[in-house]
Amino acid sequence: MDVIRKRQDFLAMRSADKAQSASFLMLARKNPENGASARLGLTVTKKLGSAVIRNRIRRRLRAAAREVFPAHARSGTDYVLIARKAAYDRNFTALLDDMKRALLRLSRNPT
RNA sequence: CCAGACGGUCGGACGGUCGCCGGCGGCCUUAUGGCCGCGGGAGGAAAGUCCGGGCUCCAUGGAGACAAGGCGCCGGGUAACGCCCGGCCGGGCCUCUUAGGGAUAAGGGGCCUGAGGGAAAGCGCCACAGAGAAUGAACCGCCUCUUCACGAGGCAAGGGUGAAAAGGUGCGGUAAGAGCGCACCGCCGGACCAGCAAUGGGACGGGCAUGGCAAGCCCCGCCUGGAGCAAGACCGAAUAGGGAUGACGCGCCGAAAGGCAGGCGGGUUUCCGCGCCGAGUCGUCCGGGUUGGUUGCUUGAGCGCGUCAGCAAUGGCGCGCCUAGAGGAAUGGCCGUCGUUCCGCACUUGAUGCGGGAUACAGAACCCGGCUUACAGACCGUCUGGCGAC
Repeated sequence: MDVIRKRQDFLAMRSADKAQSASFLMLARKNPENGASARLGLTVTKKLGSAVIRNRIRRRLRAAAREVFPAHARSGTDYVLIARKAAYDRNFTALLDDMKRALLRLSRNPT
């Protein structure tokens, strides 16, 4: 899975579609420069806790995306997850369900 | 055995499954890259960014003065330090010995602790209370004189205030008192002795107006250029600026080269020295910072063991080892088993079973040496107290 690294790509997500869930806010935007695969970016703010907590949230969201994205994400699309506090200790299967539902909702009404 | 203080060490283990980031080897590929195999992948504080360095770039070279900031008993250790070790002195607690009926005093030991140079250079401050908070003060007092006194004079023992009141106790002395005199204790100076030194001892001398605060200014001694890996180097799209060159032109001298006046360059400044500019306009050519990529980037004041020197911090020597290098940021996600510990209930009161809880603080960002702060639990050592056994 490719990763969004450049600041410009993150700033471009301001015009993206949004989907809320208990553990995160998902943004999705079709990127013409992007190739066949879907790309993932994570935003974990300092508001959520110390470095240890933020790292764990990042890893859980990345692990969940690795399971869900191949089947449900649309190719040629940039996704950004803005983490919420619940992502730290939410049951993992529930986290997977959150992500599936958000992806389905975003693919139903494309930009 | 239990509790406390201080110091030190450690700070979960194993398996399954799915992944991530470097390294090495092999194969494929024009190349970016892909696949396979082997091996590595967070901490004692990685944290706070408070000191000290390495490294890198920038700055005008040398000498001096000033400013600003920091440090401050002595000796040693160290690349260096505001750190560490040892010692000295002061303070606190405990304990022992001697003297004593006791209060207590003198001496010794242990543990903890101190921004610990200078207050008879100067300035300043010392709240409240109190008469008075410092170039010897007088409220209540005490004493003398006067017929008496609210008057004049003497005194600083007693009372009172305060964090602190001008050496303490006793005897003598006196109108009352006072180092006024004496004894002991304390204080100041101190030949000389011991020690590398801080400092300790101290013959002898002095009645002894040397209150405290320097984390208020200050004085003395020592130290210090600035910025930081987003440093810096290399490769490199577009647009401003830069360099070379030609023409015209230029404060003074000169045909020109150049020189001079003048300007700029240091935290401030003096002297000497140095560098740059010393007009600009137009044309032509060259080159090129920022996004991005590569590098810096991990072999280092390195770690482990042994040995020698040293009270120790630490150092010397020998052997062995290579131990994370990310970059919107890898070092993990999920599941299970066990350990450690606490609580409850059973009974075969234990090296038992069952159930439940807890398992911390915290995530490398150029690299080292320290300090500080956070921390579930476990272990070791020293000291102190309590209980028990001999």
